[in-house]
Amino acid sequence: MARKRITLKDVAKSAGVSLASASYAINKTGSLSEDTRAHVLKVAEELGYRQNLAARAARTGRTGAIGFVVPDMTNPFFPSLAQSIVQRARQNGYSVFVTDTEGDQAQEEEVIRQLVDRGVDGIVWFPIKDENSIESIAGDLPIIVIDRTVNGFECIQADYAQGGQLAANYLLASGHDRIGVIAGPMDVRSMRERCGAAIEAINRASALAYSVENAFSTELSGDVASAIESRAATAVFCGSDLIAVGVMGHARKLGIAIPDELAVVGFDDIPWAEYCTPALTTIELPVDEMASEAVDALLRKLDGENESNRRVVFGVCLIERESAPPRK
Amino acid sequence: MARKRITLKDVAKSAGVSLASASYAINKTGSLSEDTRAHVLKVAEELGYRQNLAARAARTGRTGAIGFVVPDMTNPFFPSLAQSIVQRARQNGYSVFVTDTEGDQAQEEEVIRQLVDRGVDGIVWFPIKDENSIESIAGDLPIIVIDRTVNGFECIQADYAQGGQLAANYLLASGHDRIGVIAGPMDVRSMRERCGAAIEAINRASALAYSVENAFSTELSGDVASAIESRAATAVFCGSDLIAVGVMGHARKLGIAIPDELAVVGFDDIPWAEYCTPALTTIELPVDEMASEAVDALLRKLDGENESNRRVVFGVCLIERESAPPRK
DNA sequence: TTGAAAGCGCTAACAG
DNA sequence: CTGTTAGCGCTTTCAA
Repeated sequence: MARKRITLKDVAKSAGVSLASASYAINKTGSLSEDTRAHVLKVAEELGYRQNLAARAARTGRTGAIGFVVPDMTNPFFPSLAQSIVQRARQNGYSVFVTDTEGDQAQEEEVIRQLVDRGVDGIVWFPIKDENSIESIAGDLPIIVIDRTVNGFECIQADYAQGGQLAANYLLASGHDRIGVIAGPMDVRSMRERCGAAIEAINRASALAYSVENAFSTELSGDVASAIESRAATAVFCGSDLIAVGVMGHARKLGIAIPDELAVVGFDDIPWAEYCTPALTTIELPVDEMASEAVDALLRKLDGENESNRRVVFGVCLIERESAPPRK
Repeated sequence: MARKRITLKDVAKSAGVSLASASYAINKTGSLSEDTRAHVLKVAEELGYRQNLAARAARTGRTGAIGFVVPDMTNPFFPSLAQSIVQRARQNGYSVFVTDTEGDQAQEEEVIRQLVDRGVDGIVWFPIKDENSIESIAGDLPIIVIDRTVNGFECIQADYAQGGQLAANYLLASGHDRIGVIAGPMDVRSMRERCGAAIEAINRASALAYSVENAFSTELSGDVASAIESRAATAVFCGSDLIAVGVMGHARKLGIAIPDELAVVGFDDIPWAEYCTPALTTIELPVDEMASEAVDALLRKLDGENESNRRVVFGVCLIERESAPPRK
């Protein structure tokens, strides 16, 4: 039957006021007598009036929508991040376009361009890399970066170095004197920070057994597999929980007992870290807070607060579980 | 510096044609000489023109955006679903508003209403329950339902009954003669189907040890915990992988060996099913295909194909892993 | 094949 | 306090 959608004009006519007054009433702008406002609101309600946000956007230049750009939704880091961002945005009347770039920088550019076309008011962005050249395509659109460090933008991060240090010191304190490090991709800064700090602490105690690199994956590279097989370490710090899971799996296959023969500490505290066997000792990031701060910072920018591009760093903490018990 | 955004008018002026011709050129509509079209396109390119989708939406009534509504993003089922939907939509020039309703039907209504206000062209919806009363608020907006069964809408589902049956028969064939069922919330139809089919098959062999219910969670209710402690079954079928993970954890705590003393089969094949210890034998759903079909069906509706509201059911299969090996 | 012009539904000066 | 009116940037008749 496609009952034609009620427009503001219908409301105005039906309420016997001008279009402007109707608009004022709906938006609580302008100055209107309480009576008129109430009356218009009542009529609107009765008619089942709903704003046409697209039309408003055309007029005001603001869509009330923001974009959220991530490299990969199946990254277990993502869902809680997305949830917090979407909720926080909604509380403030914003809707969120979520996009996945499949870890491809070309797609990333394309996606951001599309978001710009769509007229989003701003973007929360989890970039693939720290190096980027999107200032050009984003123009002066407010953008907040999460996790990575991109020049020229406000960056919301966790204290990765602190995390690496925490993990290393914990292992050291547990009596380990041959500790390996299995990093994630070292071309991302947050990974360099977490592993750099860990390695430094371990070196200071001259307990570094080896240091190898792996993708953000449970799939292990040959290097990493050999390192584990070498049994050169009694404990490893992994740059991400995904890697830690892969390591535990491989160790089991080799008959290396965790944590007795090999203690494992991860990074991120992804949701299933606690359901691994043994449950994964890891570094927890305050994901919710980071997400909320990202949205808040973005909204502040939208409101014209011209604060300089800060770098906000959240503290992290170590969650003790079974894969690396406190005392060896 | 806020370089003012280039409008179509700018392009038209700069190209020395009318606004209409510029529009025709950009949209490949109307009839325009190849020369003119090419020229306009070139000028647009040079000027860095980008369409203002919001303005176009105001005029055409179509925003090129769709909504994706889910009860809970942290449901491990979600990310791959979302990924496929977002990608598929993007391939077709659509952007996706993703929203989480926190498992609350009031919020669900609210969210859909908001999406309608935003003028989305359609919605892909993973409802909280099968019973709903949103026809009223959605009007005649095209909506495709995923997983649940809501009257009046096209529903994309997996063959849950087949899955339950597959699991039960597998366990039976493996020689189990006391099989328990730990269902998820039975007020959702897809759960009734999977567990109903399983129970029926098990009963046919008169091997049902018990049948209890749990939330969609790794957290186990008292009932369920007791059932496991009773050791009345040598195998269980769980209505969801999340529950299966909880069961395996609890069994371990009780010193019940999996799979030797208790074989476990889950449902959904969530990403970490294969990283559990032991790796979880489970029923796999073709999530990507379901997502793609949902988007395709939605786009078809947008293009006015008035096919009746079908119920599309995808086949499922059993993935053999370690928690329930083939031979007992 | 092209251009002039009328809006989409809404907001925001500006008058009264 | 309220109404008139001029657009936002774009699409789309309708004439030329």
